[in-house]
Amino acid sequence: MEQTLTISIQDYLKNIYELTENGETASTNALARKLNISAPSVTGMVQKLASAKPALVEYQKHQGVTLTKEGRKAALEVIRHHRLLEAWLVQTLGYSWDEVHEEAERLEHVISEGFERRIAAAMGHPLRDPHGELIPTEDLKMPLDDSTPLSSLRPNQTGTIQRVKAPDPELLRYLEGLGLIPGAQIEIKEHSSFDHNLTIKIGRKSVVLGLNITSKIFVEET
Amino acid sequence: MEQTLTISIQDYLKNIYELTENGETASTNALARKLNISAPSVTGMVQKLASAKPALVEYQKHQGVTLTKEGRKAALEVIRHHRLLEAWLVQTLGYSWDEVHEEAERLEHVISEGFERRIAAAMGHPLRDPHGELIPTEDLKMPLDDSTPLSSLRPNQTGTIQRVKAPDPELLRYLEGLGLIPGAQIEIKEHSSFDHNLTIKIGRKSVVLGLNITSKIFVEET
DNA sequence: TAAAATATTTAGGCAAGCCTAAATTTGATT
DNA sequence: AATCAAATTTAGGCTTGCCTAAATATTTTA
Repeated sequence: MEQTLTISIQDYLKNIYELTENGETASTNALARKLNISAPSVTGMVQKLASAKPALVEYQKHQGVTLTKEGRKAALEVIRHHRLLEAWLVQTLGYSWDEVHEEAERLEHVISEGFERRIAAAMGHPLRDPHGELIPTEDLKMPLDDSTPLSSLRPNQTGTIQRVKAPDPELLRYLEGLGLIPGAQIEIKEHSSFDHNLTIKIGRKSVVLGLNITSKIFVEET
Repeated sequence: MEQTLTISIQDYLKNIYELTENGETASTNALARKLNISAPSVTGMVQKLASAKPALVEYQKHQGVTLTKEGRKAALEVIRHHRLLEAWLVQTLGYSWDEVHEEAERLEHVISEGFERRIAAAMGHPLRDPHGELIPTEDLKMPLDDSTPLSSLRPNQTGTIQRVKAPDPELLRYLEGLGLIPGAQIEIKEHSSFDHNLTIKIGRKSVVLGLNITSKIFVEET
């Protein structure tokens, strides 16, 4: 049961998890794009994961994949590693939130359970990573997330930024420059139903943000 | 010039470095044993490394291998990673000296130069790892080591333990239990020229150690 | 120095994971 | 419902890094 999965397989599972978080199934193409791998390669690997024992994914030709219980456990393990590592890199080595993703991406596959336990304990078992993403618990359950996309708010609504779902370092630096980081209080000033732009008040300033950004920032309404 | 070497190649180079530290060449068999890989596989990889551009090893059929300048740089980079990581794991995460090797063995291949720089700086640029092994400098030079094997000392000689060259956790725990760790003062009481046993005074106690152990402990005579 | 033992290399194969090109299935369009 | 486009799968191939069996070179020993 406790076989060690290859780095490649860990990456597939993690990315399938992310694509299926909202209950959808993950299409071959979407997975291929996300993993930066050709579609035929993805088909091949997915077939392999489906016929592994125990199966790690559920798969029907032309219908996309979802994770089995085992696959989800494995995915959550990788995600827990990733997010704990990001938190740890920021807290103990002075990384900034736009630098951690790449490093964690490589380390997540090679740290031991002992390492995981030690950094979790050293940080006092944090609940979120530096982007505000929830960290799967030690027994590999994903905590419930009650935040909503900033894009769904309308004028006069106010909220607190919970998390920013964006791996792109440049975007992260831009957002940090604006103060759009977890914990920040914001208020919606204007909404354009044509281009989906939102005008946000953050601190003393106002910014206009496109859907590309507002769909990646998740807030808790206040 | 700054190509990324595969983990496998990094392991070959590191192990060739260790086998050739004293000026010898590394035989195919010795390398195979050390890497836990079959001899034919080693021959194949060594041929590949020799014909890489730039060549990473010097190789003549049936004559073993040595590192080229480029190969040595790459090896020292891996070794620097390994030893810095060991020190880091002990100093910041509470690992004991018998636990660090395995973890560092996997992490050494995936940390970035930024990670290396940060942990080195955070520890104040340590010179030695927890086993007393010298850490290659940032510009990838191996500091001179002036220690001699404990096995070469004779009765009435005294010394300070500098380093313990042993990856075996069980042996390390045994030695730690005896107080035989870097910094410890010892005195030679007896020597048997038949079985090469040495009787050592460490603290208030005396221990008899075989060549298997005394050849792995390096001291500075005082 | 010839035979035996040991070390090393060559030959041939395999699994993992990727690729491209071509075939097929699905879904959208008319 | 026929056609076209898009998504997906099948077929076939490649590289990396490992393996075993057999051949060859070197070293040791008698």
